[in-house]
Parts: sequence; structure tokens; C-alpha cells
Amino acid sequence: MRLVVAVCSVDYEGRLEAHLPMATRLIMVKADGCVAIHADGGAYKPLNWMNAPNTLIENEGEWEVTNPKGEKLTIRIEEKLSDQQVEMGIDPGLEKDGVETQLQVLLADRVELLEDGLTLIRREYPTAIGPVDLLCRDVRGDAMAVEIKRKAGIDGVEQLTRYREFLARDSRLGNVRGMLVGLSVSPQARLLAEDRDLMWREVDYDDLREREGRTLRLF
Amino acid sequence: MRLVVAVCSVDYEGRLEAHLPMATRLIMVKADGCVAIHADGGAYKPLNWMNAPNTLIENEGEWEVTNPKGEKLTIRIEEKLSDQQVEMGIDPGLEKDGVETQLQVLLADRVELLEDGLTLIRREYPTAIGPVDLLCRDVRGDAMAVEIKRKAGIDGVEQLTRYREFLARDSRLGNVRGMLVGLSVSPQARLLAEDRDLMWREVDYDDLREREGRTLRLF
DNA sequence: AGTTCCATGTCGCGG
DNA sequence: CCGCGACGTGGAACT
Repeated sequence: MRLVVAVCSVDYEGRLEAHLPMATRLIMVKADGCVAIHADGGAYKPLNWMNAPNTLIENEGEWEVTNPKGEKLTIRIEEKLSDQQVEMGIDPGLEKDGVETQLQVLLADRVELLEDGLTLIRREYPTAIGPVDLLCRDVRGDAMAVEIKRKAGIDGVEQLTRYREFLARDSRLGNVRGMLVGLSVSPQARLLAEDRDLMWREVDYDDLREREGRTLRLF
Repeated sequence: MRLVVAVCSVDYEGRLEAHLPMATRLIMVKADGCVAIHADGGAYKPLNWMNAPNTLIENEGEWEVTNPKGEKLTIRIEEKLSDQQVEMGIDPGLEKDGVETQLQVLLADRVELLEDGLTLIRREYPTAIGPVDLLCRDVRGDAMAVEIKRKAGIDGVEQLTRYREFLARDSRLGNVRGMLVGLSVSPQARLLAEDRDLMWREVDYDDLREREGRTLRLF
């Protein structure tokens, strides 16, 4: 990784046009060739960047970064304050424990929390347009498609609507209902869901984990 | 801005749990207090981070970053290879040009370009499920909801469909039509739009700016 | 390669 | 401050 601190101005031309006036910034060039220009603030997102794969041409006082898509980043360097090369090697990588999958697993074991008498048919039930998070059966024998989101918004309602549409064509399932589940469900999502005769429900993450723990201890 | 290159391991606990094994990485601490841990690859996104506002406690070989939301980032430093402090000052900021807002503003002044005789009722017309980009009236007195996208895809059609649905319930508006507008409109979007009796139209950005310029010169 | 969908998304705007 | 939608979204999984 190369770290250059410099007084520079930057122009980006590609998906949009952007200009960055002359100022002191950090230019980060990673081993894969990607370039990022950071100011001293504003979260982790750089002001400008160019992802790999790209080509970096370094001229006197001017860098040109181009990529195959026709985007171009031009960095004019007025004064280089520091230029440091660091060897890092390949990173062993990040181990994550994601939220949606976690929620899905927890709820799969406790679908009755979503509605009395609900039983699980399958988690990740496949359809032509992608897998439904949970497919269940309710007390009356109807099918219930469940879409799970950390934060459920309108896009979740759209997704669930599409699943219900496709599941309804499978005559074996009978009548198909739908439920949107999230740690939070936005007001607009609630409105749209209700409008389309879809249920929605908020669940509590800690509560679910708590119940899971208790189950594990009991059996 | 402080740039530390170090052999370190990192743990994040908050919205999810993540662990990063010991390896050489860059730790970037910005003036606003935000912390980012970068590997030598993987685009501009850091492996781990903590945005401002937060608190950084620096102990012997261990940094603890916590924020008011209860998230915690723990950095164990085995060996510090470099530790550099750089003064940058406040960045003048990025100037952008060419986004959806721009299109919206340009078109709001020239809705007749979308269809003969079209007049603007309101830009960002509010509905229960979100604001419609442009609400217009056509020559026959019908309402026309216009959804603008840089690249119009199926999601744009879905959005427009929702708006038309909800606008149609407002009896004052009368019959409601819809039009999807983009610098490009994907083939799938065209098909779906036509299937739902929605208009679609591609516009040229340079042409719009050109017209805008001419208007300003004329009046 | 193209498409879909998640994300510790981030960011900006309007209520 | 919350809610909503755009983003040069990025990135991964799957077709």
C-alpha cells in the first residue's frame, strides 16, 4: 500500500462529473491498484476513488487513473508532503456473523412467534425468482411466505409481493398469504403491506436470542 | 489525520459481530474521530470502522473505540510499524454535477419536452408512500406522475406504479397516468411499463442543459 | 458476464 | 432527530 499526503486537486469524469479544489489530502493506492482520496473527516468514504481494475499513469505533478468502463480520475499534485510505501501481505479476511441470516435461523425455529399455530415448511424455499426466506403453513392450512429484513422497507414489500405472486401459481400450496418481518418495519412499508393484504410484524433481536438460549438449555 | 501502520487484530461488536485475525494493516484516524482499518486491497471500503461521534481510549497495545449507540471496536496492536500525524485543515468539499436532482430541476422547467401540452403541478409532490418526482397535468386535464431516474430500470417502474396507485385514490386529480423518464430506460423496464400502461421516455442530458442555457440567455 | 439482493451500507434532504 | 430515497452505491451469490 502506498500512502501519499499531498496538496492536490481532483477531477472525476464518468458516471457523473465531480471536481475537488486544491487542498491537502491523503491519496491511498492499494496493491490491487485501486485509488482513494481521503479528506480529514467524513466517515470512511473517500471524496473520490477509482476501483480496480484500472490503470495509473503517473506524470510530473499529474496522475491519471482510467478504467475499462471509460471513467477517468485526474489528480493534480501541487506539493507532495509525504510518500510512504508499506508492505502488508494478503489479509486473512474478516469473519462476520450477519444479521439477516441470523434472524432467519432464529425465526425458522420459532415461527409460532410470528403467528399462533404457524409451522415451518422450509427455510429458503426456492421459487423461479429466488428463495423465499421462510415458507410456512398456518392453522387453516394456507401457505404463508415470510420475508425477513433487518430494517424492512418498501423494497421488502415489493419482494414479498413478487414471491406471493409466484407461489400462488403452485396449486399444491393452496391459498398463499405473506408476512413481512423486521427488527423495524417502516411506516410506508406497513401502509403498502396492508394495502396489499400482507401481514407485517416487528421482532426483537435480543428477545429472540434469549428464547434460543432458553431452548438450548431446556432440551 | 493520523496514519498508523501496525500488526493488529480487531473485534467489532454492535450491529453484528466481526473478528479480524492478526495481520499488518493501516489504521486511519480522522479529525472528527472516525476510525477505519484498511487492508491492502478490497476497494475503498475498510475491513472495520467506527464513524463519528465516538470515543477512542488508547491503552498499552489495545485501543477501544465506543460510540453512543453501544457499538464497540477493539484493536489489539502487536507491533506498531509507523505512526504519522498529518495536518490537513478543513476540506473545501466536493462539487458534483449530473445527478437525478439536476435532471429533476431541468425537467421541471421543461415538462412540455416530455409530452406536448404538459404543465407542472408540483415537483416532489407528496403522497402517503413518498414524494412523486413531478406531478403534471396533460392537455386533456388528466394528471401525469413522472418518475425520473438516471438509469431507469424495473425498480423505477415499480415505484411509478405505486405512486399512480395511490394518486388514483385522490379524486381531485381525476384520471392519473404515469411516465418513466431516464437518460436510459432498460429493455425490461420498457416492457413492464408498457404492460402496465405507463409511458416511458429517454432524455438527453446535454440537450437539456443546452436548452436551459438558451432559456437563460433569452429571458 | 449479467442479475438480484444484502449492507455495521453512507449520504443528503425534508418534515 | 427520524424517515425516506439516491448512490460514481459496493460486494457477494447465483444463473
